[in-house]
Amino acid sequence: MVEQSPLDSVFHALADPTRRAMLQSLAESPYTVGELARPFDISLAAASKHIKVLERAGLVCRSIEGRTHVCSLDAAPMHAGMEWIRHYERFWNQRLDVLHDLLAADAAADGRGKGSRP
Amino acid sequence: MVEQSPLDSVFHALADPTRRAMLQSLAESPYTVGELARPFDISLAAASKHIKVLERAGLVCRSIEGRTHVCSLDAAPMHAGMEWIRHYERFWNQRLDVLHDLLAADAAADGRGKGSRP
DNA sequence: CGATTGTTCAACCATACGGTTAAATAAGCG
DNA sequence: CGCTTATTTAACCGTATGGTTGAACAATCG
Repeated sequence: MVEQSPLDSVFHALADPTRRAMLQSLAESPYTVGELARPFDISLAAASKHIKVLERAGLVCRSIEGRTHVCSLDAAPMHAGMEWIRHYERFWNQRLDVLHDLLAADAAADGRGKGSRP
Repeated sequence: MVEQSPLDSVFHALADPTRRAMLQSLAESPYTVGELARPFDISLAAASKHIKVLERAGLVCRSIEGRTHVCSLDAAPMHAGMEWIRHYERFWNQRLDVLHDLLAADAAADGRGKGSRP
């Protein structure tokens, strides 16, 4: 990937369930690489790669303490992602409105119509 | 990708700038495949693939009208993505608070200290 | 020092991605 | 019917992804 926009790397990082779960762990507290890897049935090397993807997206930063690498969450880059999505909020609200209208019309029809209420 | 969670496909769809731009076009109005492809320097086949990724994520739905395929936005699946991210909102707010505190402390130091104000 | 622990690096593998071109399909037009 | 237009499919290419294993590198411990 050429990764022009930071959104590219953020959304790409979030597109993997293992990485999302790692972020969820980090929301609780910082963890070492080993601790982050433990819940998953993957090798340490694989976990290391996932963490590197999260780092590249700026979602995780690492502080090397002795021989352990402590990873901590930096949610800031998610903000841009949320802002991007937020521009589309009106569309699903609109859709909910339509649904609401449909339900209302349905209820009205039920009330007026054959009276299927118990 | 095995694509277990809908979040996987949504975030994956959003991770590509071409696809995000397509969604932005569709926010304006529905467009045919050809119209969606035109702004980009890619083949129609490539555009078709992008649109299929968006469809798989449920972000675009297609109505075949004669020989043209009209694509329209369905932003609903973004909602889940935004909700997921929203759980981390407190972290960047917290970070902003820290920044705010730092700025405040700095300003106080400036006021008390060497008086660098003009 | 040597052994152990935590992590990365390197090589490799299978599959997916994003792109191409060329051919196939589908629908409107003369 | 044939020609054109709109789109997909198929085959392919180079690179990236997610995974493995085994070796290498650091740092701590005895």
